Amino acid sequence: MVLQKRLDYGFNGYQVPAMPRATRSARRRGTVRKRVEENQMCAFDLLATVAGNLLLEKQSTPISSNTSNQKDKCSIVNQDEQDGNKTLKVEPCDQGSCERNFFVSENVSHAPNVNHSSKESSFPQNDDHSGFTSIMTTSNCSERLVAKNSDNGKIKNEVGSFCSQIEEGLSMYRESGGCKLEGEAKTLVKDESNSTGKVLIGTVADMCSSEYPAHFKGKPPAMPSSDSSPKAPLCGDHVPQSLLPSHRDNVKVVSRDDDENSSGCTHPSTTTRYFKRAPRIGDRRIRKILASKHWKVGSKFKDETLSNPDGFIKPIYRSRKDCYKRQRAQMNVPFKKRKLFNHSTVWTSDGGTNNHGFFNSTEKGIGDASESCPKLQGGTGTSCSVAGQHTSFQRRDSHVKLRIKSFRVPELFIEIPETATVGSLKRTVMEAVTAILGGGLHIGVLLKGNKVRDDNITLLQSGISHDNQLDALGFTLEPNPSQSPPPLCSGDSPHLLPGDAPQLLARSPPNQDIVDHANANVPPEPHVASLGNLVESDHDSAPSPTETSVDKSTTDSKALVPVPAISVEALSVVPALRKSKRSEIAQRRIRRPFSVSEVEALVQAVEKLGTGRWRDVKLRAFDNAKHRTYVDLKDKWKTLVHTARISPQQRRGEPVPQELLDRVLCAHAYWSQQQAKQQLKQQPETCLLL
DNA sequence: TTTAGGG
DNA sequence: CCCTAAA
Repeated sequence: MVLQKRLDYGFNGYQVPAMPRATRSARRRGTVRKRVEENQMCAFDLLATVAGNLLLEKQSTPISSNTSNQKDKCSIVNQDEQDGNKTLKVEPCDQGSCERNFFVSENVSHAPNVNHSSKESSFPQNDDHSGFTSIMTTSNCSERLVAKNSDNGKIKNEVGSFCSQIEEGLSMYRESGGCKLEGEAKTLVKDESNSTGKVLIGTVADMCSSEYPAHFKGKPPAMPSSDSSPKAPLCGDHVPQSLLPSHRDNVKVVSRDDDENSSGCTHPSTTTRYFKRAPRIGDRRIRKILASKHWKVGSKFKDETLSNPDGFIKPIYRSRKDCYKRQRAQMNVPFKKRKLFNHSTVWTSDGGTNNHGFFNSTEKGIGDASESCPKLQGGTGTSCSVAGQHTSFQRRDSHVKLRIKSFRVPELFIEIPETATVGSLKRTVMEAVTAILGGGLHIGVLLKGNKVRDDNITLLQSGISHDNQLDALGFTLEPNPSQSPPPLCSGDSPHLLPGDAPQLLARSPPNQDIVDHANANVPPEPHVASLGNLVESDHDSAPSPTETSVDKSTTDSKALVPVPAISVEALSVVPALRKSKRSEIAQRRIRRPFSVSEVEALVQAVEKLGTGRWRDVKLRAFDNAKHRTYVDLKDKWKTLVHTARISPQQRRGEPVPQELLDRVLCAHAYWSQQQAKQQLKQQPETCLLL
């Protein structure tokens, strides 16, 4: 079934006072603060500011708050171990029972297991739980996230108290130029209604993410940099997990690359990846698709759709298939894209010309976030209820103050087998959402329903500072282009890398990104370009040509930005070119460096299972990370061993904690020895036989 | 399909 | 990461 829904996320953080923060983040990035003060802040700065806050809020909270609890957590952890990990074995929470796990994790897992205090930890000799223990921590976040209705009171500072308002419906579909999306959408729907298993989800509340254990000592998927923080030492080597459930949210939200990591954002992805998915077949079959109309615009697809008015299913199926194939094949990422992608990895903050840089800069800011991050308002969990608030601007001292109450998340398309459990559905949705959020968002600014594309004009120039315009201001969350390379095939799904939701396909019609409804003036479904950005890769320098696919249907859109023509053109042209260029050649998979958490998971699994059982390792520790094959894990282990043997100076990439490397060597030595023993045993036998 | 290794 | 031989 394909589920469509929209989620509204409420961000508490955007209170009026937020402005100062923004300024800070801007400073961090080296943006000229003065400009802001003088009301000279350009649109780009504004965007960056908003994005920065978003990230900050999401990530910082957890990091900063743990200190006091760390000890406690540790002790708790121990306790858990003693008590019996079995209880905790959250292993697969296939069934809807996830909630249970959830709780478990909540109570117990205040402290993520800090399992291995030392080498001894998870070797085979130790009992089995070790492995699982560490896996235990589940994120409660989902619950929280969605808790909007259930317990608002509880939610504090969560960035995203996600509201699960799901809007079904095709209402979202919009026509954009020659985009076939609409057609497709319809098709899907029909398909669903007819076909057996498709279900429309109404609300997702309590998504259970328990299945995804936040692995490892909770290193918060935070920034690597944070790891080194002084706090870490508290619990053994591990960074304390913040783990208060509430914090978890943050973590999760951030994760982006599950899919990986691919995204330039390293951290975010971590979270997602580790989710352990229940080994259910059904789950595996879940396909999430993030598709943008743009892609669809491609040639082939279009034709097909057109030609088969009747065969709803067929066209779709096919496209999906292709998508999968593609994914499997590692998505074809045009070189340019790749470049961008890589680029994004680097913290760049260029004038804001390109989104990537922007995004990155924002992320970078996260590090300081803990300190600078403002505490969200006291605490109440506001959640979605807030949605619909107005962004209010006040003009004071030439500063523009705004408050963003919520962002709308673009619709997500989810395909999941009928036999899948509710829990898996929840997880799936969570992954989709996480992928989007974690994938690196990019903020769009709407003024009176029109997208403000020029990042360099000042607020003053754009009219944003004018009181009369304030009401018409809107923000949109858009997938970060750098993160999701445009797939070649028309039906393709972009990768949301962030986490591991390699297969998540969120379909967000260009117009529907996540929009801040706050402004009454801005129609809820204005035009916003979202994924369109993907195409944009070709035009980096340009603010975002494609990005703007505006919804023709929308009333407002017609006004200022003549996007349709452009977007259509871009869409149709780009895909074609790519296609011709890349044809069918299997693309090399995108490089997805292992995060520290992943390494940790790998090490732990290998410690327990040994070096010759990669499939088991995969199942055990990376079952959820579809992009990590057992071969990948084996290769990674190989490199880890190598890395551990060379001098720190010679190592490259994200530094792997020495502690882990030590464990690698240990485990490697241990298993090598085991292997040798085995052989010795066998040899005598053979000799005897001979 | 998995392992194991070289590239 | 890819490619493959071998199991």
